[in-house]
Amino acid sequence: MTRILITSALPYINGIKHLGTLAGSMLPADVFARFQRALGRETLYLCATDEHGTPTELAAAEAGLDPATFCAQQHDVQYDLGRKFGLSWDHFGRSSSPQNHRLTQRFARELWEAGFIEERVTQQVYSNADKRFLPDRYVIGTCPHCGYEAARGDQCENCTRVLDPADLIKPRSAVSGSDDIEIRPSKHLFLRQSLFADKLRLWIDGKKGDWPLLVTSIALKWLDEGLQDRGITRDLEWGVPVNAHEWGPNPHGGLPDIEGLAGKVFYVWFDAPIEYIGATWEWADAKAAEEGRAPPADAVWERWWRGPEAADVTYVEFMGKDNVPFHTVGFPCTLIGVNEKLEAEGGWRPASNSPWKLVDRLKGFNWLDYYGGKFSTSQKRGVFMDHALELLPADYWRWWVTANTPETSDATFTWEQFQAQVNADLADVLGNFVNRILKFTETRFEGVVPSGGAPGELETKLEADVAAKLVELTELMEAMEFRKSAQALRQLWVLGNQYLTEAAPWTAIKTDPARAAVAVRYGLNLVALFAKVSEPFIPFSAETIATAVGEGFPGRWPQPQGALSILPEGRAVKAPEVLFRKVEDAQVAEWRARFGGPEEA
RNA sequence: GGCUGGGUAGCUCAGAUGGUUAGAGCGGUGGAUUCAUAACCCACAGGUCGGCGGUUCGAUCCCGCCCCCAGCUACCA
Repeated sequence: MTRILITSALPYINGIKHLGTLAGSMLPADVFARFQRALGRETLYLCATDEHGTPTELAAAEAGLDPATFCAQQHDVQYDLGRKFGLSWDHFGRSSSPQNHRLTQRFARELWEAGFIEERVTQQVYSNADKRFLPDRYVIGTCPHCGYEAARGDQCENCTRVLDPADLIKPRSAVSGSDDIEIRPSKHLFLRQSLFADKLRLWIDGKKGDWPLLVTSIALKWLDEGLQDRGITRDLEWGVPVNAHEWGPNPHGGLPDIEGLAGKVFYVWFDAPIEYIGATWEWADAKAAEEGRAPPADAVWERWWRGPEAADVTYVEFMGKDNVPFHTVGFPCTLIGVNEKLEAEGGWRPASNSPWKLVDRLKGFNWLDYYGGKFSTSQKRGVFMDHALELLPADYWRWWVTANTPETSDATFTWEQFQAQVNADLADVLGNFVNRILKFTETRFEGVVPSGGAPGELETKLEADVAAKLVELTELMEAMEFRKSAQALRQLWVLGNQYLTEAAPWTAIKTDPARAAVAVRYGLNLVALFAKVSEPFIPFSAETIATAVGEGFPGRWPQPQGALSILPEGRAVKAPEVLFRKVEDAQVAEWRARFGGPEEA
């Protein structure tokens, strides 16, 4: 039996996410997870908050909180919103969890002892006023090339040139504005990614045609430009502490500079991907705690991650394009390095010394824009998860975002498109279909699935059409083609309306009640089918629809054969309240004014 | 600047490993229908496939140059 491990890129802890974050990782991952579960496959869908880094410390300070308290609060907010959007995480962890601390420190030690980490002294900008080291982009000053006065230390936004903080004229802190800054030497650890360039290229080349072009192109771009070693530590307070005192000698007999590394933490992009594994450990611990058991043995969660137990696991990652380098280069280097260390110690020994699994299928997405521009927290442009749910139920958003997933290029959200599409697809096509057939059943067939009559040509054609579309939809879902899957699902819904129009039970009932009974029975079975196949996309509505025809929820993904022989004759059914109320013009006008429309030229 | 992705109908997007009429949804127009949320169903109209040049019997697709949008460029995450 195939097991499916799914992770979506970890949302950063700092602030409530917008629709683009949903579109670019969390929602497609959820749609896929729900689909896999419906197929009956053992599925583990994990996510977590990504909590470390400079922006967290600054946001916490601004909120007047210490980072730990700030992150705990924000994690709960994000968890709550995710659940309200129907995200069916098996666990929503935290990169700051004790489990992730242990894993991150363990991996770092193994990489050091294998010789894959080395120490370097780097020059860092320190702000005396802020009492902290500043990342390059948190230093601003005048661009030496174009004279722009608010150039960042990594790049000038005005002339787009790449900069070094030392290039800036009149440099100052972006945090406090203070010019009391200095450059200090600081010892840091570097992951020797360059050693793995050939292996990575071989691995990525093998994924061509399987992974999206976007993903392999970005990965190869990094390799083509020459893979550099990467700093994996930072001078910050909040993070996973560098545990150099626990490390043994590297292959050259060298021991780490414990003093020089004191007070450092790992770089957020070193520990965040490890949290995919950490979240699995958290999941196992949480499950045990829930059932009143002691924390389980490592083997319980390692079976998802380490061979040979994980040989039947297909690991699928979802992320926006900004995350791709870290998942195709950084994290794989970590795991390959650790695996090589373990191998050198005498080969894989199951459960105690076996290799960590690398991603099998990596689905990367482009951006979802807002009227062709960026969603912006500071400018209050765009739709964020909390506001979205105040306006409309989650399924409206889930449907639109999935149907417009930015797969091959950036996509754009506009209120006008959103309104047109959800009204047409959800209210007019699906909602109205469910309503019309159930209302008719109530008025003319006493609210039960009617018996009698024999299927004719129309029904034969319908069954063939539905089976073909169902096969298409299933294949598209397996292929993680979300836009096309939504299109296929919509076409399936349309088949219902087409059939009803042709079968016209409201006409047949006047002369041939048995014929009308057949049409109504098929119509009701379509409703039952729609509940099953719509569940990954619009789970809340799908449950309402399933309940209306007396079906359990969630159901199994249907087979093409017998897809319209779900309901027993004589079963009572009941039309639900209006499934999807239409979005009104007045609402669109109001929301556009509130959340921003097209930017003035 | 370099690199990566994109530029296709009024809008949002598919697609074509080079070959008769380039597709879908929305929006528009017309028709049909009255079970249903003024819904559904059918049909029609709309495209120099970013520009210029090249290769070819044939280019929207391949090659070259150029323009535009977005991203990355390793200390934002």
